[in-house]
Amino acid sequence: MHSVEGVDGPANSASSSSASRTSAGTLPPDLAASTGFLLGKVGASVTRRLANALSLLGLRQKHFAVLALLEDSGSCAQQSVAARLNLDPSGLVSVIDDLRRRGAVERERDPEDRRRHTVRLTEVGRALLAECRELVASVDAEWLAPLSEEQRRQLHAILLRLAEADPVIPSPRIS
Amino acid sequence: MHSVEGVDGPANSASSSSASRTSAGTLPPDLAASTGFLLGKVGASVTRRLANALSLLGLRQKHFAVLALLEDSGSCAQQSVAARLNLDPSGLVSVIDDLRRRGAVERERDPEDRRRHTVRLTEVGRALLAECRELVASVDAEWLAPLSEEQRRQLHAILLRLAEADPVIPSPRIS
DNA sequence: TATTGTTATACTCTATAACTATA
DNA sequence: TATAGTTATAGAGTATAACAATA
Repeated sequence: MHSVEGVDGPANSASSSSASRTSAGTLPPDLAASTGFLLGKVGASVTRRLANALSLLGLRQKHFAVLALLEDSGSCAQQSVAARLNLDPSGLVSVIDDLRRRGAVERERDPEDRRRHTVRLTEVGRALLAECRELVASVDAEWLAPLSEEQRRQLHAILLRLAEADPVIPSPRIS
Repeated sequence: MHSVEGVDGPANSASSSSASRTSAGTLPPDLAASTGFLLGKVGASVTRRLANALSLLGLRQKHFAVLALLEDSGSCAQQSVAARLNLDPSGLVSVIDDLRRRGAVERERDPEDRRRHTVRLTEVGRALLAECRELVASVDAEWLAPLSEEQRRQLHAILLRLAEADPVIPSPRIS
């Protein structure tokens, strides 16, 4: 018994009568029983899809996040961008460099405190953000397809709740 | 505005009326609007918690997964373990080595095909798995706390559905 | 020649910390 | 001395490919 994989024979579009052997169906009970384990797996998969889609624009999630933040809150010192997105200031540098190279953001020194670099979204950046938004929405639509309308609403509400309660643990290892 | 973190003050159990500013509350609308983005973030956070908990046993998720699989399906050739868990055979080696060093699994050559190494769970491994299970359950209970009983059921059902539909995209880059 | 398991290599991502320029 | 930003370095994690033993 070597090949359980129909590989590319997806003839049966059937959902899941009994033991349909889509790869995930083989998860041992202990793993399928843990909501956290499942969430981690599905989350990683979705993140991969998102990354893949954004790569079409030559961007990664961080770029999207920065663009979205800047549109939301206008000009920002780099430090506060990092703080609000819970990511390392050092890691932010290359992201902003990338965006600047594409003309998506502009950077100027803050006259009041010349140590600060204020970052601002340009029109190009706004347009780029719009592209991202569209792309992300289409990715969401794709992987959410197996769910009912109601389930999608439930999931979104649940995730908002969880994100809200989470200290977000950006990178510093926990306890 | 440095501290937006109410940290553990989840006083308002309200769903999402306006702009409650727990760290995640600062997420720009575009990000909070994407279920995928949220799922990725929350998934990463949970994965971190899980990893942190399992590290108390000196294990990682992969170890847990292998133990769970072996209990579920008995002896297995390494290759089929890798296949069923959708992970790289080469990456599996060190995991099984670790488990073997702790006496959690035993490995013998398959007499019928001496290329195969059959892996089997020991009593020690069964006990270790039980510890993992308990640990994982407690982590789940912790981060699921903000949700109602019904929401937890909803989330689990939704994740199972999504995992089922996902080709699981283990590592090979998509498309 | 194909397959199982293993080892070794390279690549990505991220975290730490060292450095500069301002204050 | 402390802070904003930057650069450089090291580490974990993972994927690829080369390898040995067996079929």
